[in-house]
Amino acid sequence: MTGAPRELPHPDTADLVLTDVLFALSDPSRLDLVRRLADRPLEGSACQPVNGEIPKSTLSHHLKTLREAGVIRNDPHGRQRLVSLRRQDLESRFPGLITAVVDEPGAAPPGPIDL
Amino acid sequence: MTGAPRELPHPDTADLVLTDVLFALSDPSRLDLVRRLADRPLEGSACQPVNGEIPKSTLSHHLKTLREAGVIRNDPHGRQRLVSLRRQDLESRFPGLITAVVDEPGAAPPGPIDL
DNA sequence: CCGATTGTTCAACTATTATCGAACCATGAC
DNA sequence: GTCATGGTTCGATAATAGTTGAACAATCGG
Repeated sequence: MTGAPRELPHPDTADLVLTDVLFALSDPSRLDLVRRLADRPLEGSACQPVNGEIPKSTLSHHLKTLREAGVIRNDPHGRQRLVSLRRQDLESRFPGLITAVVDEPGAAPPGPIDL
Repeated sequence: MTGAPRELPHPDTADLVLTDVLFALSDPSRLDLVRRLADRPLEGSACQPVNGEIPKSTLSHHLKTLREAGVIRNDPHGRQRLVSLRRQDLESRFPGLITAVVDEPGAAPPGPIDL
């Protein structure tokens, strides 16, 4: 009775709360993931931090935090899940915010770049 | 031996960390204060939430969180302190961010407006 | 100098978050 | 159907943050 509902709930764009969005983005690993999602959606397994695996329950928790804040979508995709940034929704609700956060000048590039 | 140093430390603009800034802004009462600071600096006593007083130690704690993240300055000003938004510094380090946060469309106006 | 005012810091407590193993479940492949 | 894969949820524990009273400091007015 604990299984995963196929479709997870996502808040409507109009209901997004700025402080919740800011909080979700205020964690370094979550922010890094959001930046990796800026270009393209990722399959769930690709959401792992670039260096070193973390337990899947921990990853799932971070995805939940981002999803419930309305930052990302998490949709069924075959056997996996497709995680995507709700960029349009965020832009319409909080103009300029997500761009400012994702395009921070001087930020280390997200993803496998770090060597 | 626990007294307040006259000048409190403020991080350099170059050292500001985005996740720390986002976290500092992710609290509703802190965000409200930041919005009230958007126009003009406030004396410390004017930083009280508009409805209902909070203990001074609690207020001081929130100011510390904002100050250490680099969101505000807190400078001696006679017997009081002058609290101001580091808007220029934030704008140069994270272009567009502080404007997006402070000018959120549809946000309730900050300050004593709520009746 | 003395008192009132404003405000920081400390310490203790509470509450919220993060982390992670274990249990469970849906899907796709066979 | 059965198995392997990918992923959510639960429950417990650890870590971090918020709240507050009390102690202490610096300033200004008399």
